[in-house]
Amino acid sequence: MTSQYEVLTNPLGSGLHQDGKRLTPQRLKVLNLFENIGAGNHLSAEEVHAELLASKAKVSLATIYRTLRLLVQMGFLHELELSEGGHRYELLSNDIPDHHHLICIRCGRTEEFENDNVLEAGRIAAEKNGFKLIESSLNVRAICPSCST
Amino acid sequence: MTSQYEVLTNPLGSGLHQDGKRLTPQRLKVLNLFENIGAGNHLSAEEVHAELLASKAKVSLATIYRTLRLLVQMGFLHELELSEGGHRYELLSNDIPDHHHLICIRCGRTEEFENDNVLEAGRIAAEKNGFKLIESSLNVRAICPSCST
DNA sequence: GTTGATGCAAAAACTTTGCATCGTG
DNA sequence: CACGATGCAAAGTTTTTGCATCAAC
Repeated sequence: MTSQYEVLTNPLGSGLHQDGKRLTPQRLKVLNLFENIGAGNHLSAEEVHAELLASKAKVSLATIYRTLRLLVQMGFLHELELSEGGHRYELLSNDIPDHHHLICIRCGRTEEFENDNVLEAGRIAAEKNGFKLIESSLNVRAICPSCST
Repeated sequence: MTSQYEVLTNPLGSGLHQDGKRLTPQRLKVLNLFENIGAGNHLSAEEVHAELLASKAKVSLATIYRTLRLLVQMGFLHELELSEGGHRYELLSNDIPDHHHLICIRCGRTEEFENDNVLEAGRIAAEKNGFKLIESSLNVRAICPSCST
């Protein structure tokens, strides 16, 4: 859709090499997993670990934690704030439009949606403050039909 | 000192009694703390515990965890997952306008802003899906001037 | 009086870290 | 061939739970 994520262009080449960071098989595997699993999927560290083991890629849990933190700080992944029990992550990429979450505060059910006005608001806020935009996401907390009885 | 009591009785009285939930001194104390500490403050469970102990209110950590979860599910508190190491909570109230965060993914610096279009987007998304809206917050991830070198 | 809530302590879940070794750049 | 990254296991945090007791309704 858009190409607003300058930071993400040429990800593996320029991104992972900044600050003397190294491109390792483990990091590639984690990133590939997120790419293959698609947008809309929210994985915990434990799940990333399980997925990699299932695909015969042996990466330690400790490395996964270290890698997830790194990828978040580099802008490749987004740490979500919608679940109970542990953090979850999702891929950010040029190919995936920014999307937003409608979250039920009772059962945790989530629906995704897109909205250009929201993205525009994020763009403006970043620009006003001299920040370089990476991504915007709106969290709408609400109560779903099944929980509102 | 009388006013703070009134503020608390109203929401808890109507909210807490649904589903046979009970209004206990412990729950009042937790909500009271959030009321007094103000809107922009983000407390962890551990900090809530410490604050209550400091004010001579003895509430166990286990109860604080149970209470925080309850208050989130009832829409009185908002659970933030932006910080490393544990969840943080902030008060939601009609007196406080929904606000949004511009967050530097490198250093964590944040700027707050408001935007009516964003709130409208949240309202529409909730309505479309049959959810009952509680609150919307936009997180804009970006890189701040000092970190973009 | 019922039944939900609390406190305590133990357990579980989640995340980080020290250190020897490995491998990218 | 230096220095960042990894794996492992141990330690550190954070959160949940079982159970007896207590108290709100």
